[in-house]
Amino acid sequence: MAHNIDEGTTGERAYRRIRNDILQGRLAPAEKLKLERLKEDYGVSVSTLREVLSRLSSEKLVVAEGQRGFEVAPVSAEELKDIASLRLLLEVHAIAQSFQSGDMEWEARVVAAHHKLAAMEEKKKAEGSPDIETWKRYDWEFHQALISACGSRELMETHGAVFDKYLRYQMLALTDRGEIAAREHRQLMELALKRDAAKAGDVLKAHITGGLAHALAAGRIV
Amino acid sequence: MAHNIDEGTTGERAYRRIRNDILQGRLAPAEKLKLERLKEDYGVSVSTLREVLSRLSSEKLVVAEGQRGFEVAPVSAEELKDIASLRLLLEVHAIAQSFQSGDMEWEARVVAAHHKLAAMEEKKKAEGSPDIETWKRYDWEFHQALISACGSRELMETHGAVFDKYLRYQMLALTDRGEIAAREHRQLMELALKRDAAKAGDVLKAHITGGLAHALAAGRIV
DNA sequence: TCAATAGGTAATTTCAAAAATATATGATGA
DNA sequence: TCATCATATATTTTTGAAATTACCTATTGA
Repeated sequence: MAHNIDEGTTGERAYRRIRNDILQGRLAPAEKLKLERLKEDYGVSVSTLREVLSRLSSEKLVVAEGQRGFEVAPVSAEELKDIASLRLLLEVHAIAQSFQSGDMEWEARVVAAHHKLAAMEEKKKAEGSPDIETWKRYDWEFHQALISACGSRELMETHGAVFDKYLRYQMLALTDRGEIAAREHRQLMELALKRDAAKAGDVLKAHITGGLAHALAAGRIV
Repeated sequence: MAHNIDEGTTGERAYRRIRNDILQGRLAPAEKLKLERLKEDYGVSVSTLREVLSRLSSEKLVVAEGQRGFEVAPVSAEELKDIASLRLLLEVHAIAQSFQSGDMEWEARVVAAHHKLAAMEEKKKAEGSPDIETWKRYDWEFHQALISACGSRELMETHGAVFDKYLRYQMLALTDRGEIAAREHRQLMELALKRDAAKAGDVLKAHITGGLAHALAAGRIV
């Protein structure tokens, strides 16, 4: 998910920074993106910005209307539900494929990713919330590991894009199901090793719809 | 799919033209996209081109590696299979949803879209291949109409993106299952009116895997 | 003969300013 | 007072050129 901070061209770096700022809510939904201001904030020229914003508008994280410039994509409960259900569709299917053809390397990836995630969740329970950003990354990496043997690059990339949008809502809602999510993560890992795709699908459904309900209940998303 | 030819900014027009040229194979897979040449061909400046190509690289129709410029995304039998199976997953699901909640307006859209497509297929059978581009557009519009009552904007957009990539392969393979595809289209329309999502799923599976096999058999895709 | 390197050329990337477009402000007349 | 139009300002869009980076070729030394 996160690449080295100063890897690639200036444009790529700006792309990653701005994308992250949208995902983390530092650039608020529906906020107008004035080029002059962004130029200051990110230290790049307008042409480069434009390149970055075009790319983000392809990913629907930014909307670009006519010749009225760019703004951060708005959020809505409607879209959140939509995204959650699409994520569920893709991830359930990918898990089934993955459980079928996963080898030992895959099992190792799943166990490793879960280990990191579980450690983070444990730490969070103890000390409060240390580093939301890396915690969310571990969450991403765990779910990615689960489906990493599905055998379809297209499926994984599409899932990744949807997951990121889902993550944005989670960050905006500032919601956290703590131990419940942690238990579900453990269940998913165990079911992966048992290759029980059907049960894993059920758990994932609960995981996602639970997270969705929790985010909606927080009331920060209209 | 196709918007008015001179709608929007210069950049948007160039975007549509280049995108179309990739989808139609006029810009060949893995072809290097030299900015100087494109500048001539499309009559826009390098910065504008760069904006367009960035956007297309988000859609994976163009690849942009490091500071070595852009090239048209390559094709492979592997990716084609991948795309076909993702399209099937999304479209079967969307059809089920759509059949469940489609109203009379939806039925009318389906019938209308099928009418245009069938007329084109009839004409093609009679006169050879008149206008591949509009024929493919009618195909797109028909499948889009079928799922247009699925209730999920995300699902429709994702499906649209995948469908376009699938279409690119069809154009490259120059394959045509003619009457078989036409019969399947008719069946899909009839099953839509009968709200028989299960059978429609089967027909769609045959439709897509048949098209896939036909394209691969043409041997133009390595 | 081969590898390594230096120099030159071609391409990409980035920038800052000009052109085009939209938004805000104020004046005029009903 | 209100709507309409003209002017001015702000913002976006597009351009062309400077800075950077990659690529090719030839020369040197082993």
